[in-house]
Amino acid sequence: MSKLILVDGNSIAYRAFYALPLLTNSSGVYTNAVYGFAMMLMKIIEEEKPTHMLVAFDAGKTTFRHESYQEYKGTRQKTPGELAEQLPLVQELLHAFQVPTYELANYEADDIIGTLAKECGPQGVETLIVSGDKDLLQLVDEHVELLLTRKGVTETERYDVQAIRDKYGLSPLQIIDLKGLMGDSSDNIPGIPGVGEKTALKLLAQYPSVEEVIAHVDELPGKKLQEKVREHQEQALLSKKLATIYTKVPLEFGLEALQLPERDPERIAEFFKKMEFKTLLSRIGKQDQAAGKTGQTATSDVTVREVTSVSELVEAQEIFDQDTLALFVEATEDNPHRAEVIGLSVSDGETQLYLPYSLVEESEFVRDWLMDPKRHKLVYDLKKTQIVLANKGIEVAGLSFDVLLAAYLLDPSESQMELSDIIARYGKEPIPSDDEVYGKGAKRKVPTGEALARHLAAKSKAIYQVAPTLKQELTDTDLDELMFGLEMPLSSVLADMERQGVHIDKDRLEELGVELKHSLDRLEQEIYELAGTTFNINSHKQLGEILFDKLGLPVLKKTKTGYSTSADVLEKLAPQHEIVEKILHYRQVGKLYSTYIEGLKKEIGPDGKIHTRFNQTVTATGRLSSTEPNLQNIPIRMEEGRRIRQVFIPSEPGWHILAADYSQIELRVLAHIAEDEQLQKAFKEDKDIHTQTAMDVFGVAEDEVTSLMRRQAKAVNFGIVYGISGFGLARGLDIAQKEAREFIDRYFETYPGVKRYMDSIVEQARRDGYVATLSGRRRYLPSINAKNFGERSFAERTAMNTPIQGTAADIIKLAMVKLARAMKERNLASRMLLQVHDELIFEVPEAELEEMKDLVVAVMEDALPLSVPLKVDVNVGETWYEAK
DNA sequence: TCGTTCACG
DNA sequence: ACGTACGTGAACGAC
Repeated sequence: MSKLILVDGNSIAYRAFYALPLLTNSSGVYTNAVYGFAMMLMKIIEEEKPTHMLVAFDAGKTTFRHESYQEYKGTRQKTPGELAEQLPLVQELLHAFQVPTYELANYEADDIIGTLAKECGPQGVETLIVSGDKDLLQLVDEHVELLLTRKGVTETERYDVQAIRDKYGLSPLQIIDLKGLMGDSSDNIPGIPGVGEKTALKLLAQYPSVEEVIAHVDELPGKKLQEKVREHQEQALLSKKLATIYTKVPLEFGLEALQLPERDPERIAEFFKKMEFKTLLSRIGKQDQAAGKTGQTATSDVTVREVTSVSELVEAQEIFDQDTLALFVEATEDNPHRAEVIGLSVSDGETQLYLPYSLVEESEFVRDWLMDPKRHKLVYDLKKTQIVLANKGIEVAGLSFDVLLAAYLLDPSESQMELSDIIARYGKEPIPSDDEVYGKGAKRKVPTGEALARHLAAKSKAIYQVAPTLKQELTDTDLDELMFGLEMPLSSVLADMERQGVHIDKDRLEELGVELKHSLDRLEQEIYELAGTTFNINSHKQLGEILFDKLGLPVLKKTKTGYSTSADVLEKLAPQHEIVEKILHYRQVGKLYSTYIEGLKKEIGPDGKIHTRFNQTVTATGRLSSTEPNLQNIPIRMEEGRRIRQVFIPSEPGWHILAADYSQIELRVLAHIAEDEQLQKAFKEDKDIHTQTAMDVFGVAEDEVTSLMRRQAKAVNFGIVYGISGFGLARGLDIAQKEAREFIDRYFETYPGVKRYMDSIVEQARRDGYVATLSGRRRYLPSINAKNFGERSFAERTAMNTPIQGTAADIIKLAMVKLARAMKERNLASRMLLQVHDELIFEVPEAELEEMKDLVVAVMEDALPLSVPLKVDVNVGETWYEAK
């Protein structure tokens, strides 16, 4: 059967352009739109396997629509030059893929697509339209579906008739009426002023078309609305006409002309090479080889010498004479605390050696080389390398560059951090990914012999080749200090913390588990009784049916998949039925039991300790994250959960847990970078900041601040740090949006410096494409100029929040590095165990308690001097629970 | 594998 | 009128 794909070329090019940062290739040609277009094209062809295809473009400036409405698309900004110059390249791309393209004077791409869709559908051709423009929803019917780009280029949403009905409650053709009523600012279609999507949908639910709405104008709710409709009815009808896609374009070709020939990889490769699209190039190669049944990225040009005996090693050992080698240590699993070392490879860029670990054990020479600080090693994942070797008694030294950390600093938003991805991103010769070689999930199996040696050799060679590029990039973007002065030393500190681990009181954990289990069983029975039936309380679906269908409670909020049963909804429903409170409590206890009791139990090692992993290359802001288990979200807010902290105890008898936390670090950072005198004053005088904000915002004296006022001021302070919005604050405080906006206005009047900062940081993000922390850590914000409101607003809030959250992260990281050094210098036995974003946890022998308290406070407070003081509180106890 | 919920800062 | 609070990870059910 035939399958036709129709692509709205301009729309996809626009999407690609705004979704990706302004890339250029080495000759200075902008390529981001072409790149995005290519990604989308490859994905569509791969996933949909069309037999026929056409990419339609808009031709020229005017269309037949301008005859009836001259201002059509009048507000649209001119295509930016950086995009315009890429459009011919997009054409070239399509030629390389041998995909037909078409444009016709006087018509838009929509019209061409519409005509073909309506013509081919009835012939039994399955048709899929690809666009970023919701207007095309009107073309959907039983033969035609629409793939709408959502975020980026490759994230899409698929619409058929039912999906449109589910989302809008409209038939595809009513999309035109929707636009007639609400207009479309991007096309300068007026609609009826004051009518937006919400009102329009409400109207269409009752009167199915613009004409019907006009005919029943007297029955519409609200005098104002009636007036508006009467006054602008002509305009609404015109808008509808403009929004209607013309499906009778005189085309001189039929379906046959759109047949997709078998693709020509060489032609495509040639184009990608010219554009310098290394990743895509390797993907083409991969697919072709897959067809040729090897299924793997080629590594044929890597030469590797597999060394299996000491005598062979002696022959090969001269490579170790060099100052700098790349080193890759392979382990049996991701988690270094449970992993065994398999073997290692080294590379000088030309020669690669592979040594199985058994040989490393035998060879004192290699162990000495590993521990020699003067022998520089370039690695991927310094922390893991250090941990797996340390577990073998090898204190590796001379790790002088980490490719993983470098790639993270250069773009912390990038989620693909595997070595093969980094290599591809920086245009080096591709290597296979671990998944390709080892297999995925349950099928993962590390090969032996030749295949393993080759893969590891490819990795160390890749490290050797990409390291200089990354180093240069770090220097060029002023990130080198952050790399060598902060993240690399921190990696070692984290390695020690992880290896040290936290001791767990198993008996107490067991005890708490039994207690919670009883509580859970009791609640379960009570809920079944109140519901009159048994069901799975953990299933949102079943719970929703009980609450809203069976018990008839009002539906306050819905999710994509059904009723929302989240805590904030349930709290509102609690007064209406006693079951609700039980469910809330059941959820709370259930969470404690499964995540914290059972979850932690699973992670206790043979040494009675938990060794979390602090991930240094995950967050976009520079914070750490913690996994297996996550020890950064152990309960504290509710007493019932807080008791979990009783199981975290010192690993030596007579020692203590010491916890030190920064007080209000983010607001202090804000006071500093915003240079707001009023806010700085509050901190210099060490005021309770939420009370102070309440006094300033409400204009009352300290003793007049009510607890409500303080609570609201606190929420405003939170909101400010998150990148304030009226809606967000309204939700946080459960008040009207208007009221929330007034709070914000008053806040900005009180702290004008903060207002100036918020404006200027967004402005700066628009100009530079990124924001930075106080130490220069960057985060790129490509959607800051997006057309889509939601996407753009998100980027704006991120621009406001990231320098604050990120600077706080810089500060505590710096404190950790300095503290680790100071503790070593003073020969202290105390150990740093955990970091939880604004606090550090230690275990400390009795004799060191006083010294440690002073030292920790001093180093943390002075880690990075600001224009306001940093304040650190310390607490000591026999468990983490008591150190509060 | 995705969506929802909820634990933390 | 638009549609969100910032940053994470784990468990669970549904598909």
